[in-house]
Amino acid sequence: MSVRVRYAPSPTGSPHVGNLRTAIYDWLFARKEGGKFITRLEDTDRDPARYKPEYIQDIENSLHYLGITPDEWWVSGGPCAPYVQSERLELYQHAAEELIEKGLAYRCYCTEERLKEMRDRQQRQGLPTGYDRRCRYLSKEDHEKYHREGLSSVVRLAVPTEGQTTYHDLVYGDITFENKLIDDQVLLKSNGWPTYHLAVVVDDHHMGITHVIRGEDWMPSTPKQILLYNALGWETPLWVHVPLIVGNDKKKLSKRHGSTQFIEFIREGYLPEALFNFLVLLGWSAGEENVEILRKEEILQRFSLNGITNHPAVFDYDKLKWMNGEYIRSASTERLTELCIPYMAEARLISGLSPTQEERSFLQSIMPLLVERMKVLSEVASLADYFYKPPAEYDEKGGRKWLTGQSAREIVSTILAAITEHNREWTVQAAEEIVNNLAEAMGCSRGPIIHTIRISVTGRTVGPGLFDILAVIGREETMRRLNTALNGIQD
RNA sequence: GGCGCCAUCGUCUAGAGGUUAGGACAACGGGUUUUCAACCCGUAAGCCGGAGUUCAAUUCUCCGUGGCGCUACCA
Repeated sequence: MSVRVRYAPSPTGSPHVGNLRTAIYDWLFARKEGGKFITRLEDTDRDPARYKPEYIQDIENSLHYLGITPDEWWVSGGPCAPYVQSERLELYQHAAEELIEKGLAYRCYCTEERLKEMRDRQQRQGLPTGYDRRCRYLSKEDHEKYHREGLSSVVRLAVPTEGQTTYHDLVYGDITFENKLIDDQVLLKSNGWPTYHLAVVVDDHHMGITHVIRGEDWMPSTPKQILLYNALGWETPLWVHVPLIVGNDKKKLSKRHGSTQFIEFIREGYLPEALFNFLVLLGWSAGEENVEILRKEEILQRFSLNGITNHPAVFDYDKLKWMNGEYIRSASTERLTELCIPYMAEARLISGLSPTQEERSFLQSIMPLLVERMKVLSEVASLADYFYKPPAEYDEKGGRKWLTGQSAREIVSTILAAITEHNREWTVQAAEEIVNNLAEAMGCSRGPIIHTIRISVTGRTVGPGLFDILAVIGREETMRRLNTALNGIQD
């Protein structure tokens, strides 16, 4: 049977890097096995506080960005359409009815208050919490009576009260749970919508899912779903739980650790190949080879479920940054230029998202000077601004050191004079020549001259090679900026 | 509380019943450079604890400890 795996996000949040990592595993496994990668929207939670339709766009964008377009999903359809749970409600309701008829599920009329009271009491007494199954043993007459009275009800699974449920996990091995400890799970909510457990089982079955790949936090609910498969008389898929991604405090990754939503990383300027590479490596390793920088194709070649680790992985923002820097440095200037346009436009350094040809080629020409110290694309504007406009202010320490006092005044005016005298072509070599001659004439090393010019022209103490900068900025503008610096020198 | 999972440098990980326990990020030191970055070289840093099995265990088993997850009409 050919492999079918699914990524099943819920539009109750913008997709998390952890979710996307399992989506990547899904995609890799499907590609590796010549199977299908399916994506299904699990939108059965309609609480307006959580459900936000705009997250659907985030899901689509994230998948596209990573280049792992599903073979079947709500965007392009497929043989098992619809791929949105809210459009499949009858399926779940039928399944629930069928279970009630077979006596494997039952209507429960217990109120929210009673359930809460019960839980509180259990907690106080140090007992395991769970539904006490009162409605499971209601007489037929009572059921009919409540039904006539129009009491609102949910449908619960009648979980076996003895025995064990064991399953084989492809990552974790054999896992066993005592049935008597498993709650009579709600299958259908009182509004007629399914809970996750029912919907996921029904859909995975009807969509022919062969491997359920999901986060380790789902392990405790696996036996509940297996019991459901059994009750429905369906064959279970293979289970593949993958370790959690955690923050530096080892707790489930969340906002307080830093960015967690995939689209935040897109916005910050992480390249798709860096994100793909980094995420795959959080919980998977190529084994003995143990290499770090791997392109999608190289990963695909090596990928296997066997390489998935079974312990949580701390999300290391530093390492991601390093990796992104690696990919930035290996990207072509043309591509980088295109990718940086949005950030340049946002900083108003260029006219907009569709810059003129001149703007584009200028950006491209300075890109090589920027790329060495760029870790994320969003840094580009702050790295490049002095190529576009004079410094608004000088670095405080640098200004104090190089642009203060009588000697600074002398140095700047000497430099200015030398540049004024220069009347040949203005190039990187010419700039260097001027500085060399100046150093000789002044009987000092190039250092102080270079530092003084750098701070005057860029406002910074760090950056690309000075002569490259001067060549780009041009003779006139260099002189203008030196003049401004000269006039601003305090004693 | 109950149930489940997990445990190699700070972090991601490789590893085998006998290894100088390997690599990468980060850190630190040095080189290069006009600065920063990049690059090169180097340093430091680890098998949670206790029993058992074995000639030998960090590796296998058990117990402990610790961490995490789940325990909803959320997924």
